[in-house]
Amino acid sequence: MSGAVWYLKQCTLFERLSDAEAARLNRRALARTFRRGEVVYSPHQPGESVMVLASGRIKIHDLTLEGRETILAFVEEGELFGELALFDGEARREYAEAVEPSQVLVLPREDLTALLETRADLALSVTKLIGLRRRRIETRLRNLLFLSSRARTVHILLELGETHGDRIGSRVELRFPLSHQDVANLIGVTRETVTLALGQLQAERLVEVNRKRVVILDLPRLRAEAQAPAGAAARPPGGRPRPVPPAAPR
Amino acid sequence: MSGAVWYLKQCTLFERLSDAEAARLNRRALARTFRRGEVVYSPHQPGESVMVLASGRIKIHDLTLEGRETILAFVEEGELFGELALFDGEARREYAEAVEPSQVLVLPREDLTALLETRADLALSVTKLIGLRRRRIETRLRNLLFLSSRARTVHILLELGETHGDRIGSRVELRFPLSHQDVANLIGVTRETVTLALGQLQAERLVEVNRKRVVILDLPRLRAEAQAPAGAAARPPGGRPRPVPPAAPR
DNA sequence: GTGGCTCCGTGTGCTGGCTCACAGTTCGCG
DNA sequence: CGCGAACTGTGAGCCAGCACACGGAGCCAC
Repeated sequence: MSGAVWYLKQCTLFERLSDAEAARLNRRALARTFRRGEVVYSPHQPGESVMVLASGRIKIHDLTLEGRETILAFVEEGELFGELALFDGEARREYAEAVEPSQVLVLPREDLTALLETRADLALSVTKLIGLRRRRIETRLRNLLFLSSRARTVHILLELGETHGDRIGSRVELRFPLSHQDVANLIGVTRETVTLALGQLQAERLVEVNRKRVVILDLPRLRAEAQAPAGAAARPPGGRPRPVPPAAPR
Repeated sequence: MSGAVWYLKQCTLFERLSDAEAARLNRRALARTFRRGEVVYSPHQPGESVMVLASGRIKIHDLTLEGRETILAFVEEGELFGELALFDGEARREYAEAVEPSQVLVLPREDLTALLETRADLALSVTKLIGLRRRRIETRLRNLLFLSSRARTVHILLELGETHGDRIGSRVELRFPLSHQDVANLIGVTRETVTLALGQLQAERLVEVNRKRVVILDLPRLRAEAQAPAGAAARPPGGRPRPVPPAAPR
């Protein structure tokens, strides 16, 4: 109980709740634990609740019948997820899966909407959150349409660095392990292609990847690389200055 | 004045405003008109306002330096747009361009947030709107990652049919003209590829495209086509039953 | 009506990234 | 402490969709 109240307030969204409000919401909440690999929710389930991750890590993703996967996002402790259920009971469209042992606080949709009706400031914060995530998706879409696999790799590393990295000087270390396959599923290319791209980037001393441990070595230079229309250094004089194209399935 | 109030209430979001609220908001609003091709807002401008389209049609899109375009959405009369400015003053990331002569009501961000603070029900509606559009983008992302150019063409036609089409029996007519290039920019392929795909679909009597006039002839069949893992009819026995891959840039 | 413009159709290469197929390496775990 | 599973690296061949390059057809404006 009091433990769950604690979790609620961990989430920056709810830290401004009064004790009474928190307790009230909490009374209706359900705490669940998941083991690595377990599914928190999946498509076609009605979205009857919104979740807060108390501990662990969650992957929001999507699967085709053929087994191809797209990762939409990773969720870290204290973050809200499954929030699109808020405004309608519509079915989920994606999976949420625990990639580490996780504790999740399940908030029934009605109770949360009721709360938001009375606390317009919170409603605005939630809107802000949904909007931020929408921006991120829009950026991913753009990148997918416009950039080569290499450039997309660079961009996703920068994004992950910002949202899930710890910065130390010009270095950024990702807080959790990330396989080549994960990167591939984030940017929509095959694992082999990622291996290649990361290999290059490593050779250029922009990043360091060691068995799922990813470190951006030189953030400014990597950022510059992301801006560059094609690529500056180490380009054979006769090289093509063209942009480049996207990826494909299975 | 009273004209603008009228526009405000045209927008379903605001139809529930009291006359006093509408008038108050309206006093702070600015009505602007744009000619075909004029830019309503563009990237790097601070997002200091949210807009309502009173009349005309707007294209929300994005351009690279090299001139490649992605269309994110079309806006029709009565719809809200530029709404991501709501929660922070962050710069815009995309263009809004009038594709027909248009009248736009410009609502300063502060006034709208102030209103939403007092009307929690409206705040929830706005959240809902942003969330719906986010879902749409997520679907586009999925399609881009998983589907062939043909399948993506089918999907975009279905989406446009739902959001901007008039249904008559099993037919759906798009309310505005749409060139092959437009479709290409919506799904991230070249114009030639779209010509090909639409040609096929036309040969199969699923759609009819006549000089920017797009009509879905048989909605149920087109839907079935969208579901189909590969494609049912008219497939050479030796044909490959595989999925298929995406597109590429300029 | 004739010049110009935007749109549509088609054909001919070319290539980035995919598929398939292994080999080596590290890690968790019984 | 050894074995299987998951992860990383590399290579050969293939193909969907791109780039480029026209030809013709509706459309407006003068």
